[in-house]
Amino acid sequence: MDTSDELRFDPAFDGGGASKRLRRQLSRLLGMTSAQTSRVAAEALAPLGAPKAHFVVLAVLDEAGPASQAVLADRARVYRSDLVAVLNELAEGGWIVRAPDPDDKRRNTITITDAGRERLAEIEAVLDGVNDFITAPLSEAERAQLFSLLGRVNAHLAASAGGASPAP
Amino acid sequence: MDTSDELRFDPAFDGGGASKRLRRQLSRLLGMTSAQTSRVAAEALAPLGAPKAHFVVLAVLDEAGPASQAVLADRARVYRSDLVAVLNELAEGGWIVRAPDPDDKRRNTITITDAGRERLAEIEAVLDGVNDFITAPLSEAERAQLFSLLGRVNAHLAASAGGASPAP
DNA sequence: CAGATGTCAGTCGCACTGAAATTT
DNA sequence: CAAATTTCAGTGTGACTGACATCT
Repeated sequence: MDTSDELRFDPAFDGGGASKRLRRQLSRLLGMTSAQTSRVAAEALAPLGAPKAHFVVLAVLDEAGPASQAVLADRARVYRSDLVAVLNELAEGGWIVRAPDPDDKRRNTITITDAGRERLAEIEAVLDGVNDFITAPLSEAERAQLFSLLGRVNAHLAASAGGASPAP
Repeated sequence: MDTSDELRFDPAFDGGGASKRLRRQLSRLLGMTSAQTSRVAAEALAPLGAPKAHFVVLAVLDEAGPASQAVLADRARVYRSDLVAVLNELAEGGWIVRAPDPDDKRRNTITITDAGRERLAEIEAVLDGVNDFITAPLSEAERAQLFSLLGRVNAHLAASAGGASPAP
């Protein structure tokens, strides 16, 4: 089968009882805020020459340790096919090492280097600033609230979706 | 000048005092949730043959009334150049009418039709379902919370940005 | 052999730029 | 003439698909 059951929205799904007006607005809010935040983030990262994928991959490598490209693609939610180019760039910068797995010759084992960890810190510093910028109108308690709510929504979506990076 | 002062993130910006850990996570959460929600929405709208822009433009027409393309582009945050194609499609479906403005022959006046309002209702019904799906793990109070927080963030971002659809 | 893995080539939608032509 | 409006013709990036060679 193809990947058709990934993140598929079930039209028969009936959620709680929020007013139609609220739900309608929420839809647009999510969309608009989505677009703006990712644009701001991409823009802030641009001077570093670091696309979003660099950050996600480095972060996942730092947190979950070395992995094969397939596992990495799942964790970082990047397509396997696209991960190739990302890893090429990261390797060129000396931020990761791509070594053939001795146990299974199909696999490459990807490891983050010390330089990679420095690079990650550099990127994270920028993103911290982005977040401060984005959440400027919120108190710290409210940021925590937003964080918690988004976290639950995201976990739910991630669970409903198949793993990312299906690429047969 | 070009549009370089739009949505520009100021690196010198120093926000409140959220812990670095929280801010770092928030950045990824926003990104991931962004990606997933817009994907789910686009996917749910696909069967209708309605790209996101159709919804935004129809909604803005319904809420704020008839307008020129330039005004419409600003309100809907779509580029003027891209709006042309969107309006062609909407006109083809009979959902809007594009009539030359008698007072200023440079302008077209765009008006939503009754069929357009029906189309909008159709799209909104789908998006209501999407929102229920997305916010499934949240109580109604929490949805309202999320709505409020996102609204404030979005208003702040919109204010920091210049108007959309700059297209010189 | 089926199945997993890494890779390449290419499609598609979307945000965005630049430059016309027309009218004010 | 400068400025505003609509339009067309592009670019660039990111999400995504499909097929292929290699290996288990």
